[in-house]
Amino acid sequence: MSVVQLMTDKGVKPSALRLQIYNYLDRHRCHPTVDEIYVGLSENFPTLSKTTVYNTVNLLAENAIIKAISIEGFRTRYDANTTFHGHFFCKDCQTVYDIWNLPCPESPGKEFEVIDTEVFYTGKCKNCLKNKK
Amino acid sequence: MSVVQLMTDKGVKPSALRLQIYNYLDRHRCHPTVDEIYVGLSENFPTLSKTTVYNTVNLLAENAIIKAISIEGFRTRYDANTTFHGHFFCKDCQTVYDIWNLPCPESPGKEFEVIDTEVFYTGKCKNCLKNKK
DNA sequence: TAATAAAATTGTAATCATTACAAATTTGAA
DNA sequence: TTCAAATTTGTAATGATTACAATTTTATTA
Repeated sequence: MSVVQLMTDKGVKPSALRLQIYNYLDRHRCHPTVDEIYVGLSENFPTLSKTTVYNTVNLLAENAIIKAISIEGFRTRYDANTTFHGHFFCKDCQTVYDIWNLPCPESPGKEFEVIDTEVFYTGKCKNCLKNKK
Repeated sequence: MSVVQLMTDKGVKPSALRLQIYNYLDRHRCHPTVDEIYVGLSENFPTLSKTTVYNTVNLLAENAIIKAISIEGFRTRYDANTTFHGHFFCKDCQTVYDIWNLPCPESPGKEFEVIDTEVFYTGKCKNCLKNKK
């Protein structure tokens, strides 16, 4: 399904700017921060405001069009891929890796209505372990 | 093993204040924030500084004596229970529930050296769903 | 098409968790 | 006791995020 259709179904008007921000995330699967989105799009959209980026990613995340990833604690990253997968955060290079082929954790029980499930790993990636030797 | 022993083994000197902060977390299993720890202990320790609470929880978390839980994104909560378990965050009442009897997710693969694994659920708890009707 | 209302975007100022850093205090060894 | 190292503290700075009001754009109606 197209993003335009997806947004329309959720009652989110697919404005040019919203599509630009979504497409940025779709093209950059490295889980960009708000600042990275802002800097990346500012080249072509000089009038872009960082507040708009915040507004937009919040709106898209609330409507499950993108996913917010708060694996770092102090800032939020965003992911256009909403299919379940885990994330690994390397403490050295700050990279967030996708972890695929991971079964989604079982339900926490009928006491809870789950909106989102996340599996986060933190540690060190092979590259950083190698470079330290 | 006692906390004193645990700290000593990790090279963290078990000062009175550090034990107080650890014990606060041990007595309050609701995943307190730095501010909650600070306010809770200030009654008995008027000279306590919030910076010390930050320093201490960082030190204890780095040494795996406690666990940092950044399920909310904008602030960190702390947990004296380091045995693996999941967490559920209710968007309405802001409560963080422990989810037990959950198998620890499998390893992300040999490309990664894992220091910590977390399973986070967000959604709404039964209480909040009931109250809204 | 012009007028108008609603929605989207923007910029600035405020908020709040956290850290930086230097001063003060406490602890431990000689 | 004396001195050095570690701990604790207070204040100021940082940085992500939000509040909010103003501006611009879009859609609707006359």
